[in-house]
Amino acid sequence: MKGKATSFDIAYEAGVSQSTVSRALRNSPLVSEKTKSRIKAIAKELNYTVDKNASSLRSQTSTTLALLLFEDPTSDDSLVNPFFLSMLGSITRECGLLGYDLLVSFQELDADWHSVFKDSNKADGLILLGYGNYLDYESKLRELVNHGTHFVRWGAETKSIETCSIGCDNFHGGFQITEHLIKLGRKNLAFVGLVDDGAPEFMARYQGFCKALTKNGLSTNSALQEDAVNTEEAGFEATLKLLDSGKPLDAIVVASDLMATGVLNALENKGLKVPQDIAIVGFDDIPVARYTKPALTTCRQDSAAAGVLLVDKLVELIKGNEASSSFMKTKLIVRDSCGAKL
Amino acid sequence: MKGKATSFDIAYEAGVSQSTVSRALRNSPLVSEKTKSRIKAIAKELNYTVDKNASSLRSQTSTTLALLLFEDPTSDDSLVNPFFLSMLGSITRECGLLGYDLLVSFQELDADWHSVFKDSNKADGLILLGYGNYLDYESKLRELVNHGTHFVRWGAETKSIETCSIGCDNFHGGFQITEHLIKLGRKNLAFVGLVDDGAPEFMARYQGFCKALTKNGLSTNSALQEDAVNTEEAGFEATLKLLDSGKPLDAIVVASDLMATGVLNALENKGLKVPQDIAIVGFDDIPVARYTKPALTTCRQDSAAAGVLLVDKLVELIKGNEASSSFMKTKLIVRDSCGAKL
DNA sequence: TTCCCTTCTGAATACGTATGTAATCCATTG
DNA sequence: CAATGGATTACATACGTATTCAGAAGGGAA
Repeated sequence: MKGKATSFDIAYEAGVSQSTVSRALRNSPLVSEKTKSRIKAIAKELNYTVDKNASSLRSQTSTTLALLLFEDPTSDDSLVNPFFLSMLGSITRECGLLGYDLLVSFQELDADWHSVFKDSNKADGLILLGYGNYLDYESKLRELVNHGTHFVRWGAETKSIETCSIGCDNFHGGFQITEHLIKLGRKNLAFVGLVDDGAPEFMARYQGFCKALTKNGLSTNSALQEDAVNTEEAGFEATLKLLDSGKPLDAIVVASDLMATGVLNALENKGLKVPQDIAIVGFDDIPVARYTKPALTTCRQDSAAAGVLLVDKLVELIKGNEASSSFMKTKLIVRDSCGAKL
Repeated sequence: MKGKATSFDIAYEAGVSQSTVSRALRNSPLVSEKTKSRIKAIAKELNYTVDKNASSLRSQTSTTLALLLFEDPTSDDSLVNPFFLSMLGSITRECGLLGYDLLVSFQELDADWHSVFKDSNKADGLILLGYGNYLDYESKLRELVNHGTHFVRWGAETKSIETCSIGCDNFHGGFQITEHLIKLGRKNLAFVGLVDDGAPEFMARYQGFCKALTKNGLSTNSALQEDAVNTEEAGFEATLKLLDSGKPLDAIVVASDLMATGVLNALENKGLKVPQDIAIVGFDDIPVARYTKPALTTCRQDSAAAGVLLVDKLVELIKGNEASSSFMKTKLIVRDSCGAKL
């Protein structure tokens, strides 16, 4: 036998036709159990594996999902947002469980990724992961919808299109961590993170922050908010600006753990004690959150559950079923940076 | 136009044959520039994309690489070794740069992953990532070699087969961090990590550790070594055992940062100060290493460079060229846990 | 027996592309 | 003018599988 075995080789060995082999291996009820087991035995003996390309071409379905990771445009070239990275594990595993292959690729938000996967039949569906500029983004999502491409997204609900999104309740999460600080007696709270239409997740967290303030009789002092993109450095810089303003400040709500690490560094550089002088809370519960000094109080998004959900919903869509958006509750993780344990 | 555009549609529009379209889009010199540009324009207009499956089937090449991640059999279900995760970024990027798709999948070391990708034509080559039990592993590698499957591995060189491996100089790294501790005046050093034929990377680090001891006139006291699999918990447990032994101890060389986080926790639980009472060094420089308390002195493996190298070498192999193994120098990263900054 | 019905198998074809081989065109040359 | 040859293009086929349709074999009922 030269080269790899094909279904014809098995057919020859078994003395049947290629079509019978194909049916037998796919467990078609049209084939008798006897011939099925005979064919399967021969297939095993010949180390036969179905040719993925031929199979996909013929059946027009690839049993492959594509995971598109959008990088923060500002981030270091070698860095992947740790929060998304932690989702990768459960996505991969769930794909395996459901019999799908997973294609992973990084994409620039502004590239024409939306057209690449449309007709190439590389994948049956797309998982979109990443925060991004939603203005341009939504128009691309619309193209996908128009084209009938199946996809699911991590993130906030889109305003103008109905898509299947998995996310967490960012508003409630923002509220949760902020009220936690207030109940610990903090009165002068600041928010670090991009407050902008293009970043709805952060926006929602900010709105939760504001809600907690007003509900507890604190004024929403607009000066105590500092924009920052989602990197450690931006958190660092934003903190310096806050401190420079000279306004009273005893707590900072940071819109992501990644930024929060930068915030902690900045405060340490300035000789301020966390949480004694200033309390800090983050968002995401990325792996490093347990290890910062002090350990970061944060708002956990269950990334493992999210990954599973993304895959499951996408597969439902591919099967032609409905799949609704779903937003998970966040969980307050109390560690040392908020001062609760003082 | 119903459904997706095919090369026949373009051919019809352009008034040429399908073969000319195929050649034009692949920039064959057989097609005149004039028709080429005409065809390309039409292709663009029709939003044409080459069907991946048909193309791969015909050309018997998928321009896809498969990344196989082997989990530590003991690890938490949802956890991926952070060191390998950090390699993923550069692997993905390099694949994109070279025009390859990347298929990612988790595999149990003892499953028959080696046969799944062989003949299915899912991928042109394999990247194997993970520490593992090398006894069983090597026999599977041999099967791959016999079958002519292209693959590269991260890890130590294999003893019985010649494969293209990318790794770091674990022996030198182990030597480096150990001598660093000795030069800081530590005399009673322990090693935490699996010392076993099945884990050659850790074994090499241990041998480097021993070499540093003997070179500096310290005896290799075999009692001061404690096996531990590559998890935080195992590092924790191993440390308790070391302390229970009651032997003098002022420094621990931990074979991975992941374990080292557990070691630090254990010492803190026991009320021991790092680095004053006991100095710690780790290995890998995973992201959390900067954030532990105290920040972990460790031995950096350049995971980004490794990822690029893995992809490049694999592509060379696929092209039919030779690709040699390559072992990178490690770099000592001095932080606070070793006591150099006291 | 005949006829039909069930159960299984085979022949033929399509999926969409890439490529070896043959054909055409056009200009040049002896 | 015929022949040659270079430059393009067209034709035909193969990649390996999944599925439609048609056919064969066997059994039971009338």
